[in-house]
Parts: sequence; structure tokens; C-alpha cells
Amino acid sequence: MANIYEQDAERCEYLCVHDSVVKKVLDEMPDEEKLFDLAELFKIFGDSTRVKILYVLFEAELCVCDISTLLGATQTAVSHQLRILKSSKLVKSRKDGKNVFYSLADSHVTGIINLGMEHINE
Amino acid sequence: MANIYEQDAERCEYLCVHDSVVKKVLDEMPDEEKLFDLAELFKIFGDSTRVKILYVLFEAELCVCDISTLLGATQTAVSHQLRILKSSKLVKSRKDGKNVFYSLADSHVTGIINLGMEHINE
DNA sequence: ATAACATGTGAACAGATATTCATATGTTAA
DNA sequence: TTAACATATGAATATCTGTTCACATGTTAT
Repeated sequence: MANIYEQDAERCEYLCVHDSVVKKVLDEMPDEEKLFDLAELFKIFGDSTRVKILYVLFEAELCVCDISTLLGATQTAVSHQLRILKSSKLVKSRKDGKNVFYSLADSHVTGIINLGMEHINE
Repeated sequence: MANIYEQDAERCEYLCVHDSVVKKVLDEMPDEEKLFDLAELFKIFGDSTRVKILYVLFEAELCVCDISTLLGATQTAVSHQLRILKSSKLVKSRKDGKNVFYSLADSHVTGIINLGMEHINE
């Protein structure tokens, strides 16, 4: 970036709030990478198919076939989404013969979804 | 949809799990609309700019100009995102002369973000 | 060995979305 | 009133993403 003045040209030149507030905000702020990862995590929850998958796994571990049947989605679509959920460590899998059973990876999943539901139900 | 057999052609014909489990899963499952809304809510959190905005609002209410300065983003981009955050009832606004001050709308916001952070920090 | 089955995966396509640009609206100070 | 400022908004664009399709992999039963 060539020039800070050019870069900041669109913004106001001074802050409305007090310096102490600015300092506190910047102190509490996690670094860029953490914030990116956090957004990436929520992006995972931000899809109907994935939320449904997580919901059906609340009660029991299920194989890919059962999940797609319960959701009314194709096996392929579910498989793609399970891959994403697994790489984000939200679900884990266990192979048993031809089947692969998926289950929730940790308790944060239910916590996050339940809080989200609380916000919806208002 | 023409035919349920055609529709379900790709999936297995029977469920691996017991009927009692299927019944429980379907009982606990919120309806389609709720699940859609839930995914829409998390979609809001699934963007770096919006997560950053929510974070800077943890400490204090801020005007658009301050937010964009603190984030290093353009006023326009921030304004667009604030509109989305407001329509999802995650932030509220208060007008004061030329400025518009934004603040978090309710406690669910911090709860959801903190749970997300817990998951990241593992 | 071969057929039937369950799952995984890469490419392609369509739809969604975040940013930028240009401009409009509304407010304060001169 | 006019200039400067803060914010909002619509259109355009480029990027991202979820599904589908075709097919590969791996497992079980005959």
C-alpha cells in the first residue's frame, strides 16, 4: 500500500470516541488470524444442509445413507458436507464394514446451535 | 416431484438404525423454516468483517466512521455490513447529529461468539 | 470372481455474496 | 445558502460455494 493518507482518504481523520476506549477495544481484539478462523467456523453453521446434519446427529450416530434419507438430500451432497464438517472438527467418523457412522465431535456444537436457536425464538 | 421411488433412487432402501431412533430424531428436529432461519443467522457470523464489527462493539458503542477506522475497512463496506447486522437484530443504532452509533442488540451475540472462540482455541 | 452396495471425490455449473464505485441523503458549521 | 462531513444505497463485478453428475474406491455376499 503506497500511502497511508491515500489509504485512509475515505475515513474521518479523528476518532469520535476517547482514546481510552480505542485502546481497550484494540487490546481485547483477537488477532486477524483468529478472527478469520472464527468467521470460517460460523460459515460452517451457515448452511441449511449442514445444520440439519448436525441436528440429526444430536440423538445418535448415523451412517451417511441414513442421514441423507432423513434429510431428503442426495448421498453425494451429504457426503460433501460431512467432509467439510469433519475437517472443521465438528463431527467425527467411525467405519464399520460398508458403512461410515458419523457423530458430533464435541459439546460446543450443541451449545452454539442452542444459543442460535434462542436468538431465533424471540 | 414425479415419483418417490425415482426421488429416492440414490439412497439405500432401508435405514440402518432402529425405528425408535429415527422417530426420536424426527421428533426433536425443528421444522424446515426454523432450520433455515438458524442457518441464515450463522451465515451472518460467517464473515470476517462482520465478526470484527461485532468484536469492536463488545467494549463500547461506536459510530460508523470509528468502526471503519478501527477495522481498516472502507466506510461503504462497513455500512453495508451494519445494515445486514441490523436487519438480523444483532446490532442496534442510535442517531446523534451527523453520526450514527451502533451497539450490540442482545447478549446472545457475545455468547455465540465466545462459544465459537472456545472451539477455535483447542 | 463378480455383483450389489455404501461412500468418497473431482469437475462443472448456477446461485449467492462482499467489495468497490458513484452518488444520494441528511446534518452541521461558516 | 453553501461547503464540508457522516452515512446510506444501488449497480456492477469478481469471488466463493453448494449441488449435481460421472465415476472411483472399498466392502460384503453369492
